[in-house]
Amino acid sequence: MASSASETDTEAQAEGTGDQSVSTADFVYEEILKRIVQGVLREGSPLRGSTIAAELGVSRTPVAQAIARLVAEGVLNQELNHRAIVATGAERWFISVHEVRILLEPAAAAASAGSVPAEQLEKLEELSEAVNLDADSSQLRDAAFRFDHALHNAIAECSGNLLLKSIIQKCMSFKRFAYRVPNDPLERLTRSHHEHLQILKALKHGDSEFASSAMLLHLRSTVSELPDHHVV
Amino acid sequence: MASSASETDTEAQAEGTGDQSVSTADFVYEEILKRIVQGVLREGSPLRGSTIAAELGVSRTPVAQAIARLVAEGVLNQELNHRAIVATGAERWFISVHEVRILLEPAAAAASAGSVPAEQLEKLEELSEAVNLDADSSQLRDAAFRFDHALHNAIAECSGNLLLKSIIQKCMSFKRFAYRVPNDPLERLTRSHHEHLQILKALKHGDSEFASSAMLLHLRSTVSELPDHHVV
DNA sequence: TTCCAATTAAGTGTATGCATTTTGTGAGGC
DNA sequence: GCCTCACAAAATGCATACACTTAATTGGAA
Repeated sequence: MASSASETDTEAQAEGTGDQSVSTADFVYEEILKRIVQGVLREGSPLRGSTIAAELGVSRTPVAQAIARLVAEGVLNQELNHRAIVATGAERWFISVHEVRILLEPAAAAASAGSVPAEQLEKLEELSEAVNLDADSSQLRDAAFRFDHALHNAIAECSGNLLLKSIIQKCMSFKRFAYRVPNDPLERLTRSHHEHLQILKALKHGDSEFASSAMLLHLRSTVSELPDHHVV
Repeated sequence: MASSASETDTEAQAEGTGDQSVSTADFVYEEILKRIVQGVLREGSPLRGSTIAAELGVSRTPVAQAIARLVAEGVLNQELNHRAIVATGAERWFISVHEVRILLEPAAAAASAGSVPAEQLEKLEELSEAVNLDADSSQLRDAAFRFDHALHNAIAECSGNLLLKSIIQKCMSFKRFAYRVPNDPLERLTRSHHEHLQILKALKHGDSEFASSAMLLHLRSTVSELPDHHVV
């Protein structure tokens, strides 16, 4: 069971997330997803909850919750045997996410145009101004990341569609994993920021069509951020 | 525990689902969702897991799993207090689902055109022929329902996008709830079946564009099945 | 009377234990 | 030699128990 030799790091629940407010189930959820997209767990691999619990040094209860969530999201398939296996194509998860975003977010932006409360718009502009292109790389990336998330999440929020909102926000939450790429060209950040500003402007002016196009352009030009460029 | 006085019906876990293979967590999941879309649980209502467990006569473990899944799907929001509340707009859940389907399924159909294995196509045609328009209403509806599910799920399956697949299949699973409307005009069933046949033909011929248009038409014309016609 | 604080009640999250199902293995028969 | 059946090992799901957090109520003081 837990007598395996090479999991000294995985037990470090506290340092892994950094955030102490997340539950153990959240930690397990992220850990499993990380292993899948990193290729440690290949597609078709059966997932034994007790083993994972032992490896991570937690009980089986939060592991079961995490697996249930991953099954609900489609990353894992649950056979009739009640055993969860990694779904085929799970390591291309990020690509799937981005393709779905291309299908959904333009419509969400169109629906949100003009519907974003003034207070939220103000906050978004504040965040956009915080993206100081002269700041040092670390601060810049941090500010851009925050603005990015706030903008897309606000669009999801104001789309008026509950499922749309939750899907988009979940897609955004996955970006946290993809943000491991250290070779983030400054130029791309600048361009992306410019596109975000265009979208924000369209939201403010209530121009649905422009919001939709700007969002589509933004998402299509961000495709190259992904490891594989296999987008429809 | 289940000593409360007024829940003689809710304890009937076996009869509620009819299917004995589903887990307790699945049962609780459906029960909560049913209460939300039926308006028993209104938006903003806090969801006390222990109360639900007592009402349903099950332990808190499967309830926690069901709540985790509903939170992941966006039907429930989890506050920082770790208390789950019904998300705003949850009673319009079916409308949200249909709107998202309109955004996703045409693209999925286009991606699936020509990619559906011959074996699966055969099975779909078998199911389509089982929809005998001369049969009695009950059998007809049953066959149409099966063909409907099989077709849409096959498209989801063959889209090559894992997230797309899981979202569409989840949307289809929600149709089970909506199938309570008894006043299902036969004419609509016939039209819907015709549209399905068109889609199937496009899939077989590998005509992406036609598949996409046919799917869009199908979904738009099915809008009126919904209780409220508030589709974008 | 009103406000603040402390104690009490309720609820959530996680760990553990038990019953059931499933899988893997080995012996026996064809 | 191969297949089948049976038994054992393991894993899953659910229930209960415990620790901790959060909300509520009651008490006292201003």
